[in-house]
Amino acid sequence: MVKAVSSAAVRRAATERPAPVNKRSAMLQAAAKLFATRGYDGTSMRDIAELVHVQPASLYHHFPSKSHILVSIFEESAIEMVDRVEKAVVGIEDPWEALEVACTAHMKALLAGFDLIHVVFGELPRRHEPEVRQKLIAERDRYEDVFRRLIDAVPLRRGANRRYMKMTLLGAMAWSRVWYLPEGRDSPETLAHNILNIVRTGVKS
Amino acid sequence: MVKAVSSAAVRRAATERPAPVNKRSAMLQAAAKLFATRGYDGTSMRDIAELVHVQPASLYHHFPSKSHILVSIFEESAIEMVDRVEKAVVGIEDPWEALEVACTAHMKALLAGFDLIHVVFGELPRRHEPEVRQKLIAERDRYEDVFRRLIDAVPLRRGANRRYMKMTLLGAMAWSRVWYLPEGRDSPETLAHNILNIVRTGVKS
DNA sequence: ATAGTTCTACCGAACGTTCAATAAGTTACT
DNA sequence: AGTAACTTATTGAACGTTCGGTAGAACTAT
Repeated sequence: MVKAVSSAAVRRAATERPAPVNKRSAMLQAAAKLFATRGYDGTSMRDIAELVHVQPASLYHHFPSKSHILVSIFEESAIEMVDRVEKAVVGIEDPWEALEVACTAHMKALLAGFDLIHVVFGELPRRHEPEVRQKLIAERDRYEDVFRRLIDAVPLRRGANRRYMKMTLLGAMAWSRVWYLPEGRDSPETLAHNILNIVRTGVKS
Repeated sequence: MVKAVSSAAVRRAATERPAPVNKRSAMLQAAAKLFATRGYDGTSMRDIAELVHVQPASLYHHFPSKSHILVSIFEESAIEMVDRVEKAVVGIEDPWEALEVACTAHMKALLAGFDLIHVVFGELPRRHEPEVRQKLIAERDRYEDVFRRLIDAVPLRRGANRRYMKMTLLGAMAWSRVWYLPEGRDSPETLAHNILNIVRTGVKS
């Protein structure tokens, strides 16, 4: 890859900013932003190209098709989020505290403008062709597994169903993106804390 | 197509089922089914027309545009669901029991093939034009209000936040449609009962 | 006859995608 | 070091298809 006195390296050093060697990631970023707000079907290749200041045909040099862009977003998103959550919980022993930290990381990513993750929770894999669907589900599962492990580590009282708890917790968090208002009073942290608290201790008098 | 001595009337009497005097509702039903599975943008007017065995142009006699079909689905769906839930809770005094009955009615409608409701929880109003968006949100709010009233009637322990509880409960139920498998072991009733139970009493040891 | 519906036929625009051409950088050979 | 060969990134123009929507003729029932 890197070669000696390549003029690319010189320019890179000179201009400070690493220069977009990877236009691919810029394309992914733009696509994610559009998919997140207008949906997959509501976004055209021309829309994406325009946002990256590139001709539509250029997208096909980096991705074989539109659906491959979506799959790539899912892949990168899963990797990134698993990384975030796992970094956040490292060194925490108390399983409830670890779970809360993970939930906070999740909510921050979901509500504070991380477009890639937004796509993962906005697109229904059901709607895509089997081959694509399979990949989308696989990536989302990989992400969910992180939470599954954390939830498995938490002590429940007798009779409590761990599976339903997982569904309730992840569902409540995922759905928050539907009604969340960025300018509202709730921070992602507050939301994570309160949702988890309800699942943990209930609300009954 | 149909000829002679009103063979339509004959067929209507013979087939037991009242026959679609209102093709409008058949169109709404078909549109809902398609919107629910392929999304609004993923469904064409031609798709809808084909499912009703009608030419695409005929749709425009009953609806002025595609988006009006979506809005109509939201309207009818809200009316229908508010009706279902309110009928289900009538006569029940215990507020927790009333809430559970409402949740069950909700889950049944959401998971057991009531297409109209599926659309309401599948479409993000965000993605539509302001005028449409406003109507969609209004209808969903009308639906949520039923639950808000039921939740307001329930006694909480000191310090519990009613607002977060509502978000958690409705979110967990709404998200269930993402992972629900009709052929799985969970009935909508079981799901409703367990989710509500977690919110009510928590899971902590 | 008239009013209510559904039909055939078509429109301009936008869709995902393809393709030959080009410019610029990298490697290989002398 | 100089040049030819190859690779990579991007372009503009166009492909066939499908989109939401329209105009007006034709059918149905009173």
